[in-house]
Amino acid sequence: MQPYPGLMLMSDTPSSARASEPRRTATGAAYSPLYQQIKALLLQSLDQGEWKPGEAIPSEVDLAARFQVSQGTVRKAIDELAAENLLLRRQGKGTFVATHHEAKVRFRFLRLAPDNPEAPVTSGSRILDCRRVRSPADIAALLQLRTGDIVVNLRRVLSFENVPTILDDIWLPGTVFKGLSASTLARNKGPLYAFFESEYGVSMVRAEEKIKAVSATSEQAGLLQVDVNAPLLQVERVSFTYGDRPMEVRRGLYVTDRFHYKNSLN
Amino acid sequence: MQPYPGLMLMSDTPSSARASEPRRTATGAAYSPLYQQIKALLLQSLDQGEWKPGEAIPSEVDLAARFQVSQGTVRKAIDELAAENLLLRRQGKGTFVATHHEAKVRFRFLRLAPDNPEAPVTSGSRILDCRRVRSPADIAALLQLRTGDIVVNLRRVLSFENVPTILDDIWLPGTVFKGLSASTLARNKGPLYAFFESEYGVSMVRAEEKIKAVSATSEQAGLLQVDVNAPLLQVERVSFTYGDRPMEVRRGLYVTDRFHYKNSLN
DNA sequence: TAGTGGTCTAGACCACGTT
DNA sequence: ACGTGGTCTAGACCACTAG
Repeated sequence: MQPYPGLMLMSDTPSSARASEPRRTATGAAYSPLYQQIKALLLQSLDQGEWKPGEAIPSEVDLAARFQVSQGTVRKAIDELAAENLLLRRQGKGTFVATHHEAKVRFRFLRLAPDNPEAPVTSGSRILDCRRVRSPADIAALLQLRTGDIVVNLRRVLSFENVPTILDDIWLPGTVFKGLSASTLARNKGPLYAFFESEYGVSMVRAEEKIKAVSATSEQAGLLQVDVNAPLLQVERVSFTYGDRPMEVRRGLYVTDRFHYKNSLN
Repeated sequence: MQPYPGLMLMSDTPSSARASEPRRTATGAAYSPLYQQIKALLLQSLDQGEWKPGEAIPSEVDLAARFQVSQGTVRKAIDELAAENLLLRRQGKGTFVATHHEAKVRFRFLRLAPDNPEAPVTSGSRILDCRRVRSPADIAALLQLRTGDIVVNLRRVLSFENVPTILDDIWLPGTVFKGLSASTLARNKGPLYAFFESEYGVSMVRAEEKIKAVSATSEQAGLLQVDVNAPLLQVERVSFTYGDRPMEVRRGLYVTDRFHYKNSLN
């Protein structure tokens, strides 16, 4: 059996190689360890939808055979992807593509937690509007689009225990989220990211947030049922799919009266 | 050479073992994989100060010989400690105990970043007061002390570019931080956690934060030079040393006018 | 040149889940 | 009984750092 095309080992240094022309790996990157090359190939398969969220990927021995490397090398590649929460290992069952369709993963990206954790939290979403508009400059920059490109702007209020708590202003690239409208959203029950996964094949994999304290404007105060100038947590999030491609900008205003934003440092 | 006392392998199941009496490992925990047992032993050595912050720990082969396991098993234990930022690997040099004495680690626990990152940030600390007092109930609970136990209460203002930006209210267990006073603190230049490391042998290893938006009281407004009722980010942090022992409670109020709290989700 | 961590392999066996 | 991921070992070799 011939080796997997493009893979190369550190020790594979053909005598014809010149230092001025660094070798390239299967995915076009400059040299990296074999397990990193395997990781990049797995990432590519995930991005291309070869294995869909919730599905199992091939077993380690199968992948080792496919890439013509040892099981330990595949294992190390999968280990890293599992550490980044792109894959989920389950002993005895297999390795699965991470998905937002799971109660336990519901709060993977929502870091707001009740101050008194014993209360069972019921939640609801109310769509304020959903329009296709030309992108303002700041949003375009964050989504790596051009100013004026079509984006979907979605606004909603999330309530916990029937108390309005989060006011979201969401921006999505219009070319990716084609049919998205208030009516399609109305049919959705679960988390928005799960909806994006099944309806548009977009998997949110990582996000970065910038947090400030602000005062509620009168419009915001009305929607969140708080006093004008009440302190609110402003959370600006950029979410990324595979390959660090930005796919969502979200500006959230959180009422932190009975909730707090939870974070771990290490 | 005899095996390291207390270590046991999954396969070491003496025929006399009864299911009702689970075996114990070297550190007293119930059964766990060998590399986890090694990790616990390394943690114990770190906690006891066998290797101090900034120092190198023994090489992998030395540790493998010491514990009578393969290098790969030691490696996996060290890998986890490095992933948790307790150890730092440097190829060709060795593995080092993490320390807060380093410019690059200065912002490991401070997640406040300037909105315009190009500006070089100068910082300064002003101690408001440092007193030994009896612990209020909430602080005692977080520090796992009894209400009324002696704690050190330290208040300070941090400025960036000479603009007051953070008002900190810090609580420390009095039995650990014995000589701490405003005068000893005055001699300290660098980060507080580096000071705690060298002066009291306390290494902060992990922290949890709860964040809310609040309105400035008149006292807070005066100290931070903002308007009364200005929105502030309230950050309540509990920091832990080795073994998840809480060693500090810190209530910070951040002015997020030109700064933001930065976070990554994955 | 010697010592350190980093990569890669091959094989044995264990724990878990399903059939 | 079988297939999955998880642990553990032993050995070879590479890359980096230092004397």
